[in-house]
Amino acid sequence: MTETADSRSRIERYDPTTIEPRWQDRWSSLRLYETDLHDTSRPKYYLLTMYPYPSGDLHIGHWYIKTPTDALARYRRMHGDNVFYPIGFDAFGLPAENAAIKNGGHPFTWTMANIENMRRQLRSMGATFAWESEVVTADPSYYRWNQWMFLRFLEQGLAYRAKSPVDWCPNDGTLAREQVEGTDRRCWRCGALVEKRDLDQWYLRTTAYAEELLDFSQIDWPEPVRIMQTNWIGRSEGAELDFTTAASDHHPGGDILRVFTTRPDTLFGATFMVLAPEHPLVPALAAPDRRAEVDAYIEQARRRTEIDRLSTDRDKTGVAIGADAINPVNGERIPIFIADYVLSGYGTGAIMAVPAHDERDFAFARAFGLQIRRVVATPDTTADAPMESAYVAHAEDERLVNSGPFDGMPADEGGRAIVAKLAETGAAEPKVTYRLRDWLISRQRYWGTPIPVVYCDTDGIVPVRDEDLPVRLPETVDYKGSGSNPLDHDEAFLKAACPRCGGPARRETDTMDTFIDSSWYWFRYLSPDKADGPVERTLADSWTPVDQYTGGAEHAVMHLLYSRFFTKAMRDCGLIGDDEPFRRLFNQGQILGADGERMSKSRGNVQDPDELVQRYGADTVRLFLMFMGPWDQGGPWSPTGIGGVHRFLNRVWTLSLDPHGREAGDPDAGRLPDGESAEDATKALRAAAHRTLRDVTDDYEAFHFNTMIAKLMELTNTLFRYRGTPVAGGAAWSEAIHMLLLMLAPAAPHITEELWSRRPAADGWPWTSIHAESWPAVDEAATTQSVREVPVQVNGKLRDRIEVSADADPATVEAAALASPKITALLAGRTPDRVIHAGGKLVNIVVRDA
RNA sequence: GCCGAAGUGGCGGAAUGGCAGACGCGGCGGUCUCAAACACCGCUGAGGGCAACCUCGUGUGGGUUCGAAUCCCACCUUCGGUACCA
Repeated sequence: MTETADSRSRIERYDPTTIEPRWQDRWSSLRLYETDLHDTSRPKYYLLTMYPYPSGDLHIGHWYIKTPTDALARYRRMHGDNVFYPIGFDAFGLPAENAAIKNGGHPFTWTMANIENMRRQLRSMGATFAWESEVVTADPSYYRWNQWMFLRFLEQGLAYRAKSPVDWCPNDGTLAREQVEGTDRRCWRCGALVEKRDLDQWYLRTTAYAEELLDFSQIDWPEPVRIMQTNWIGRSEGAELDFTTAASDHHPGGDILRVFTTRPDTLFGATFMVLAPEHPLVPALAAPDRRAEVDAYIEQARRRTEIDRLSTDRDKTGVAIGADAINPVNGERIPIFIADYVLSGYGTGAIMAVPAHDERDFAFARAFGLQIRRVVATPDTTADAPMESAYVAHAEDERLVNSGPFDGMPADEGGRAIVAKLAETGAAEPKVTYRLRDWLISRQRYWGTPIPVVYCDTDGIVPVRDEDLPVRLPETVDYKGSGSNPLDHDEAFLKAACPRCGGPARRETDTMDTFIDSSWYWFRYLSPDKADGPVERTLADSWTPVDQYTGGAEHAVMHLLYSRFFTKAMRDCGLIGDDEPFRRLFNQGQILGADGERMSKSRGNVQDPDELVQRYGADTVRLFLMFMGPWDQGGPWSPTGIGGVHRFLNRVWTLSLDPHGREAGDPDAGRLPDGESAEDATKALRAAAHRTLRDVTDDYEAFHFNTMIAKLMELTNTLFRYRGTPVAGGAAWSEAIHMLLLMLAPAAPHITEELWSRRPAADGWPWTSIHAESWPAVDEAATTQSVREVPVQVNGKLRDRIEVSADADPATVEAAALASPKITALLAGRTPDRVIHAGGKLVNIVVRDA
């Protein structure tokens, strides 16, 4: 037998299927990852990953989300932090009900089976979750506190009841947006035409915090998320102005019509008024001969989605209602329209239309042949110049025109003057409005937290007493084959005694939006079993805000804004002291199916992680998911390339266990590269290891896991060049291998633990887990080099590279660059006009064209 | 529609004002082997040239700069959100 064949058979094969379960058991029996929340000797680090929804579509996407976060938890522990890394399940929601309606059974059964499967998978990943802190939101011990906090919000005036329209199917009741299909808006289940129905529903007063929610000064969040939330809240400064209705044959007039405008300076340009079709004054104002057309338009508008209504692409529609309004500033009579581009929920549900200075009003005026009157002009336009489009820009030198006594004023000043003038008679006031709406939390569904109030004939709406919480969901559910709320016909649930008078009362059957559950769950992780309140205040004070939150960008606005709102509302109820929930946020991307669509069973594009784990082991799958690309990017799933990552782990295995083996196919095996001395080689090994450590540390901190792994691969390639040479197995070699294992440990915890445990006994150390080791320190001296290469450009094009000593000053570098034969030839005797030294990294020689 | 993001070799991607294509996949060539697989070593953006080397090249069109994948303007395409999916 040859030596190479011998060396190959000398070590055992890397077999993740035996290594991984063994270490998972060992870690769990050592209770390595339970967090002592009362330990204050180390800095705390609360690491939170968005808890999963236990859908039936278990797929690789769940691993993609959790794996890097687990690596981060391990990385922080190696820095000495007391890491709290909990997990739970967002267990209420629509898919469980859909499954129950379709297949029979109870949403609880379906959900719990999915949770059990998910727990198993998350364990097989080798993730270090603090399982004893687990929270399942569908458990009465959790949702009880949703109810309790709802009652506190009610006391604080933060919860209230109001009417609002829902999409309604006659067979299936209320529908979610994605349950309404097609442009003719039909029910996804039964195909019936969807109508709007006004229901009394519960709201939380998010708008009370609009101003505070615009302040991001206490948190370090990605800019796109801050921008999206800011735009979502949509603060506008302007004024409310009172128009009045004009007398006409069918109407005495004199009603106040309040509008909101951001441009009071353009009031003289208001040539018509537009009300939302839902505006309460419309029925009274509509002229008898217009009534049929108005009613038809209202009906049509109610069937449109908001996205559709706000589309600026669509041709403007509307109807004149046959009544006029009086402009408060000049007494002018202008016609009133209804149009669906005005929404009842924003501002006052009525606008003054100024076609000359608003694009939507301009389009509407064009479509209906209405007057367009310029009231703002720049020096190069005249007051009467015809307009081809609305003028909305703001210029320094613009002045009001056609505006009576306000002519000639700068627009801003004129606007303030107009508001001040009207304010004298109470017809105007400066006003800030927000696009943000209060949070509608009522859901006409079974599988959610019951809203804890009852309706009593004598006492009206009465909150359930704290001591009667939780209001439990009934254990049996009868969907009667439809999507309508089963609680509505569950007599045992409905029947209640009024907490105030003891008389007969009917229970509220609406349940809460599941976003309530996810708006405070990280507080509950700290004391999941606490029976006398939602949050253990002392633990919350020491552990929250969360240090790092990770989750998908699809939650950039709603979940994250609701969580910020809830934190502030809980603070104002005296439950906690935080102003913000999450100090740092990272949005990872989303793994799609190979077809580029979201993974789901129904699309048949689901990649099951179990298959991959069986074939390659969890470490390979973890590493591959981190190596695929930047974590904030995501993209379509493709297993192409997973073999390369597996090969990398095999190479780490070989290097660790068999440093003296030689590469069978390498003609240079066993020889130092390029006639390097042993001393050179030692230096090169140390330089490679410590530079890698410096870069890898930066990459972990910045969540650049793909390049982190690439750098570990490079180090592995370097080490392979020295395998079998005289330096292999020496001190520098061993140091490099130790560093490689430590750097890789957070990402590939099993193989590194195994190799760590097999270090030669000569090291003389008792076994300790690699995951309890400290992160290594960079030896700066080892990373320095004596020469550096400087690229030389001529007019920005790379023409040569020169080698200079590492400490060469710019003058020396420049002289060397100009002395290079290639450069001299290119310059052909011309003198450089400029020579640019880019921070010592590069030299650019600029010569004018000959 | 509106708000946010992305677009680079055959593929995933690296480089965020300074050497385009790190690292990996795939492909090609080689070594090892009785052979295959595995493993290992090397080459691999396009075009031209015997070669040294030259030209082109980061969605499209313009601009700023000594220098642009990177910054600015306009557009195209794809993805996320759009308030009852979570």
